[in-house]
Amino acid sequence: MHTESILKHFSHFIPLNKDEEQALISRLKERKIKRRQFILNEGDICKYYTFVVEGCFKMNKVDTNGQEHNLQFATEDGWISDIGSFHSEEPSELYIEALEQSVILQIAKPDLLYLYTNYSKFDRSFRVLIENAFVHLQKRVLQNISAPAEARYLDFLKNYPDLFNRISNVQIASYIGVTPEFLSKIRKTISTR
Amino acid sequence: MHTESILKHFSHFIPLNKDEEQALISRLKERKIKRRQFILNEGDICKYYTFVVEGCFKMNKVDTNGQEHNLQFATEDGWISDIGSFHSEEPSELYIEALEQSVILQIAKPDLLYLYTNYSKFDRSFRVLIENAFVHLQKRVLQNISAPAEARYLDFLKNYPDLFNRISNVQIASYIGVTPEFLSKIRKTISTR
DNA sequence: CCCAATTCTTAATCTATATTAAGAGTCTTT
DNA sequence: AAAGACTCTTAATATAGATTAAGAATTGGG
Repeated sequence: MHTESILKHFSHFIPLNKDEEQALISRLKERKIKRRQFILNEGDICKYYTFVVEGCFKMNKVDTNGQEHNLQFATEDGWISDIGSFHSEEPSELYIEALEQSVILQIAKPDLLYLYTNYSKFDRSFRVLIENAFVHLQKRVLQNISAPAEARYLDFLKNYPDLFNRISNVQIASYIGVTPEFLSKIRKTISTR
Repeated sequence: MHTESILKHFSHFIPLNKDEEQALISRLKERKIKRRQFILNEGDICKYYTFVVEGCFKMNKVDTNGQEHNLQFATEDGWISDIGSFHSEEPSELYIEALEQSVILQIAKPDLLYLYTNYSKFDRSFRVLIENAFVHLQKRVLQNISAPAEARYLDFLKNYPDLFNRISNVQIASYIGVTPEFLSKIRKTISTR
């Protein structure tokens, strides 16, 4: 199992001792996911926190017109899951789909609760994890309500320099909230300047 | 000190025992805040998590054109703080301002860290707290990138039925990301339908 | 209770972004 | 290598939302 990256990941927050490492590892399930395979479908209950060892995912919503809206990407060392559905155990409105062939580590809810209850360090690690994600998301909301599309695109390039030549512009457009056609226009304006 | 509401608030997540309650209460500072008074200014480091006992606050950013963009409101039993600045101890880009005369309870970072270290239940309570806030924020991002202004306004009314006749439309417009003039137009369209 | 400040609305004009459509370029799969 | 499916671009037209300006309504501080 590919556990090296996730252990390193946790040690960046609060180092785990051998006991805690073992408790974590023994509850992870490794899966190989093909490009275009879904690990969460609308209507499903999100049963796992997913850590990406290798590859790339998007989480999105499909609206009533069939249009996709990308909420989040995740690549190596990133987490992806519908936290709302995971905790409420209600059906998700979101999809999570692999954009590349990928390897993931998943932890199921009962296992995570076991870790929370028996090793309080995980309460802390996941608190810090979510705090960081929250701060990131808050910046995005601020941009969405205050900055025009070009600024949002430039910000995307700055925040995800590794992603922009790895995923299609269609995916980026859907993330920053514009049509692919308009993103194309933005890109032209930027390049001829 | 007005501690009843905050103790009730925590008991909704995970009940605290008397020892934990005492540890929390002894670290809270109560303040009375006047309408239009700021409890966080741009450039300041956010030193407190703030719990609202009574009253109403907004957290916003002022852009380079002097325009305000509301990121969050908080009323009774709500929390408000710039979590990013609080944790990084870097200057905030945000303001937090009272929209009404208010009473708040504040906990400073060293005190919160003390609680985290000595009573692991707080790690958990704040994890759950932030998880909820994260889920809420994620829904808002989704709306921002996918729904037009009218839908965002209707959603605001649904999510904050207590706020809509308590704060001005200028504040609401700034929250959903439109000008007050356009919000006025939206309101007319809705009412004549 | 009054004055000043703020808030809400309306309307005209302007701008950012969406929609539609079409064609060229680029991967995948066979 | 060909076929088909995506992807990116361009351009014309349409629409959502911004800006400016002005007047009416409401609110809050003294």
